[in-house]
This record gives sequence, C-alpha cells and structure tokens, in this order.
Amino acid sequence: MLSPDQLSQDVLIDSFKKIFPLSSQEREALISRFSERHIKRRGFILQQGDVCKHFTFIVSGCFKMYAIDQAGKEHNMQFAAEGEWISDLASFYSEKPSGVHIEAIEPAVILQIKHDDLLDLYIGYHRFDRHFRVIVETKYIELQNRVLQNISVTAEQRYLNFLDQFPELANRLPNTQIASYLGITPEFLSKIRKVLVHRP
Amino acid sequence: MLSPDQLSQDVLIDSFKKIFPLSSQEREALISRFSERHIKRRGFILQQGDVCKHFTFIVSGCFKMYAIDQAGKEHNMQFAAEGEWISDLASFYSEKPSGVHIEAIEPAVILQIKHDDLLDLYIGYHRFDRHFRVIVETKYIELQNRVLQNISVTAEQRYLNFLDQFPELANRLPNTQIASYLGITPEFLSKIRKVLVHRP
DNA sequence: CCATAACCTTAAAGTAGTTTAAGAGCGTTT
DNA sequence: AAACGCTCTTAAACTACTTTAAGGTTATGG
Repeated sequence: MLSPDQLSQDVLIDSFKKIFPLSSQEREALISRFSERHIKRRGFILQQGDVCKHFTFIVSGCFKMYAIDQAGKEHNMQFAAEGEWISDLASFYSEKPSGVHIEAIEPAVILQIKHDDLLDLYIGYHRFDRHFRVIVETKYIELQNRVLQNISVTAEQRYLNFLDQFPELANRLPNTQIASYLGITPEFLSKIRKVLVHRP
Repeated sequence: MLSPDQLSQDVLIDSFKKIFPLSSQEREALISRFSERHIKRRGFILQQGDVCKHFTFIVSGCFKMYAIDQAGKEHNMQFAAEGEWISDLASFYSEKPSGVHIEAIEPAVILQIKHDDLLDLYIGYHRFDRHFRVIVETKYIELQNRVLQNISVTAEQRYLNFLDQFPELANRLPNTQIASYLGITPEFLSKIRKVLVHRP
C-alpha cells in the first residue's frame, strides 16, 4: 500500500480527463485518496464472502470477476484491463458480503479508493458524482449489449463478437477463460474454433 | 404532452426521496422539467432508428425494451413497470440512432424529461448527478445478475428465478414475452412449465 | 358480437451445447 | 531430469433447446 507514483497518477488522471477536465484542486483531492498496490498473478483483490471495500482502477495487468456455482464451476462475469475500473458494485454500496471473486490473470498494478473516501469525494467535489455516473453508465451500456447477445445469438457468433470487441484481450487470455465468459464449455469453444479455421 | 398532474408528481418525488431528500427548490426544478404522456397498449416511446430523446419515468403501466434480429425476431432486453425508469442510455447520451424499441405492454402513464433538460438539471442542481448515478448503479447491479444467470444456469432455473424476482410481472405478462426475455422459445417455456407442474 | 390476431400447448425431428474420457504439448516446480 | 499442473484438442454419447406444424383458447379491437 503506497501512495500512487507519478506514472500511475498520470494514467488515472488521463482517464478522468476523457470525461471532464479536472481543476488542480480536484486532481489533488482525487490522487491523495488513492493508494497503489502491486498484485501477483492469481492474486485476489476480492473474495466471495468478503465485503468489497474498494473501487479499483487498473494501471496495468488484467483481472477477471467470476462467481462459483454449486458444482464448483467458475463463471466469468467480466474481464478488466489497464485503464478500466473494477469492483463489485452490489457489495461496495450495500456493504454486504460479495458473491464474486476478483482475481489477477496477469501481474497487475492498481489504484484503490476506499468506500468512505469515495463518498467523501462525492460530497466535497460534486463533479465526481458526475464522473462516476458516466463510468457506470458506460459499463451499463456494455452490459446491456452483452445481455442482448446472450439471449439472441449463438455461441459461435458470441465468440466472433468477442474477438471483434476485445481483440487485444483475446490474445492475452487462455481460451478456457473466454469460454467461461461466453457461457460455454472449453470443449465446445474448441469445436467452434475448429469450424472457423476450416471456414473463415 | 401535459404538465404532470398532482398524482404523477407524487409518484416521481417519492421515488427520488428513497435515494436522498429533495429541497422544495430542487423538487420544483425537477417537476417543471417533466411532461406527462398517456400511452396506449402497443404504443411506442422509442423505435429502432430514432434517437432516444427522453429519459422516462413510469407512473403506471408496463413497457418492454427489445431488439429485432436479422430473422425478424424480437428479443426482450428488459421490462419496466410503475416506479421504474426506462430509456436507451446508449442512444440517449450519444444522441445516435437507437437499436431498440420501447413499447407499452399495457396502457401507461409516463413522465418524460428531455436530454437537454436533464443536462441542465445536472448542471444547476448537482444533487441530481447523484440521483441518476444511483439509479444507474441499481440497474447495473440488476443486469450483472442477469448476465451471471445467462452464462451459468439452465433455462428452467432462469425461469424459476424470474418468477421469484418479479412475481408481480410474471402474472401480468404473457408467457411469450417472458420466453423472449429468458432467451428461449415460447414452445420450450411451455415444456418447462409442464414439467414444473408435475414436479413442484 | 364477430373476426381476427395473439396466446398456449403438444409432438416429432433437428441442431446446439455438454459430458466424459483420453492424449498431446508446454511451462514451472522440485 | 522427472513430475506436475494447466491448456488445448478430439471424439462419442448425451441433454438442452429450436424448429416446424398443427389445433385449441382467449383477448380485443372494429
């Protein structure tokens, strides 16, 4: 747990600037409330049963959020890489135990703000209400698209759309993780890939 | 297009009060920017190809939001009934043509605020940034649950969860609409229901 | 109050996705 | 160098879900 170094700060500030410019006062208020952490591959920043106490900004690396079913199987709800936010909002705002894990797929550097510090920020600098409104709206729109795909298209098309939407992630992730995200078995994804090679 | 009548106003204000209290000034600013409309069954408040120009609060009645695929089939992305908000956020904020329809399943009374009036409201009364942040966060959490179900459980379990989560809606909606929401055919839902009757 | 469109169900045949099992390739750990 | 775990693939048998078609029932709009 360190104060953010200059490089990490820049990545965070840049991401905010894409939504609205910040005054130097706002920037200072923002940075001073975040702390930096380095996470190993397979390290957790949230485990099922714990309360999600931080909102996390990813400076580098990649995470998955997943739930485990009664049969012990993992189901990937989302991936998040550098420049993105990740948190279990349901647990974060309700302060109740989370139903999901958030785990590093690659070694990562993150910036975290605690629940109470974020609420402080909202109260002291109302501009941040807007920033986080826009962040959540963006994520909501993404999710809505995903729901539509899940109920309307085949696994093959979902896979193609995934490649199209996240070409970079598709290279970094093992296919087992992608299958879990798509809601199919790794075996079936393998079958799909085979068909696609012979009919591109 | 009328000014909101007293009853509709009360429903709207009550919904805001659940998040944070409003000053009488804020209440006035809010109400004065909404207009009331009465929508017939099967009436549209948004059609694919049009820009979504309003954020809609439902005073009474029920809507579905759906997309139509290449084969001409409808896929229900969400239902919304009295006390809830509905809008195609992607189109609303980007001001680009929408990919979805929003249609009344029952005759409805709604309150609508225009895009620019909402932005005005955000600027003049920053409290509303927070209100709408919370509204979207709530919807996001709901969607995230739905994604998890879509990738992890069978259609039967999804149906049972739907009955559990929206018992009231389940009574009001025809099964064809529910099937479309669950991502299955009406025929298969019928099969599931038959099995459930013989094994409750 | 009649016509028609929307809704629900059944069943048979077909397709999409899972399960189980087995083996091969690769990178890490001991 | 051996042993291990993780990933990817193949294939056969199985289950979940769709398609097509048909018939009966209920709403509702004209």
